[in-house]
Amino acid sequence: MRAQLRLADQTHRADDDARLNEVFSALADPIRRAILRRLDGRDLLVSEIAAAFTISLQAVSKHIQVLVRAGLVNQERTGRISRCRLDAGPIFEAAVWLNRYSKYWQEQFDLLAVALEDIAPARKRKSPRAGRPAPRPGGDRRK
Amino acid sequence: MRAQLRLADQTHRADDDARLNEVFSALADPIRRAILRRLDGRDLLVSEIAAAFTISLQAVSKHIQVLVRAGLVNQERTGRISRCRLDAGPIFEAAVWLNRYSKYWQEQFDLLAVALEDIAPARKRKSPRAGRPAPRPGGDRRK
DNA sequence: GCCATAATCAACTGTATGGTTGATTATCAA
DNA sequence: TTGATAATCAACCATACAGTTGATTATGGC
Repeated sequence: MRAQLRLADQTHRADDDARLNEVFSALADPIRRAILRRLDGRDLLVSEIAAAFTISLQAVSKHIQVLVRAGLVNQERTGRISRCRLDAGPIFEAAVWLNRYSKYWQEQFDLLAVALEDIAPARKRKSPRAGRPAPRPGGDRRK
Repeated sequence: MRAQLRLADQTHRADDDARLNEVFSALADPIRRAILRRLDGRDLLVSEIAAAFTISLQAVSKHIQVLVRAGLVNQERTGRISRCRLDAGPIFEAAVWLNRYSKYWQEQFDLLAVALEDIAPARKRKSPRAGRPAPRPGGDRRK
């Protein structure tokens, strides 16, 4: 949760920019958003995801690849099956961007962050989600 | 800030879906994000915005039209000039979506909201931003 | 080994998008 | 009235993208 403490950081890396392109354009498709929704809380196989849609399995596979490239989904292949897992880290980065560029929302968000700092200093640091590693806002960047 | 209190609302309208398509795909372009950044805090003419970029004014005008269609920018034309103003409402809707579908971040967000409710009940209600009406999470929807 | 299954790869199609240049509209100033 | 300016419209081009169908790879069960 360190990123929450750096909300006022206005540095602008070209790296982040490229990542934001991928994340926002990944989120711009309703099918991909539906895939993310289905992956929330449980991991699924490609075929399990595809069963929910009318388009071909190949098309769904391509959508998943887009989500993987954006860092929103991790795919772990064991044998012939490929298990898909949500990674909320880049989404948090996107949310930070949304809140950062707008002074109004930044004020609100900063205020909220300070409030959390004050009344719940213990909870904000450790093991926020059971059974799954906490999403790392800047981590797992490949290439 | 009422929308923050309804984060757990899982209703899914096709209307919102179309809006999210437009908002996220508008945000997926680095030039459009740069335009929004420049519009944060001050209104600008199309030509003033275009001066900051190397692409043609026509291209910038098209980018602005995309932002207008997504509801992120309001354009008020007086005479031959056209003043562009940021509207953060749809961005808040997008942020809500980002936080809603992920249980983890929803927990964090709800916790923050409760914290705000507890320690700053007065500040959260009035005049959050000087010189400009506060963005309305659901408001200003045209058509 | 044999075959069904899970998933990706490959090639192709139609459409959307981002950019260009050139023309057009409308307004302001002289 | 004439001309410069602000902005959009229009046509065009290249590329990217979402979808299809068909082939391929690799694994698991019998």
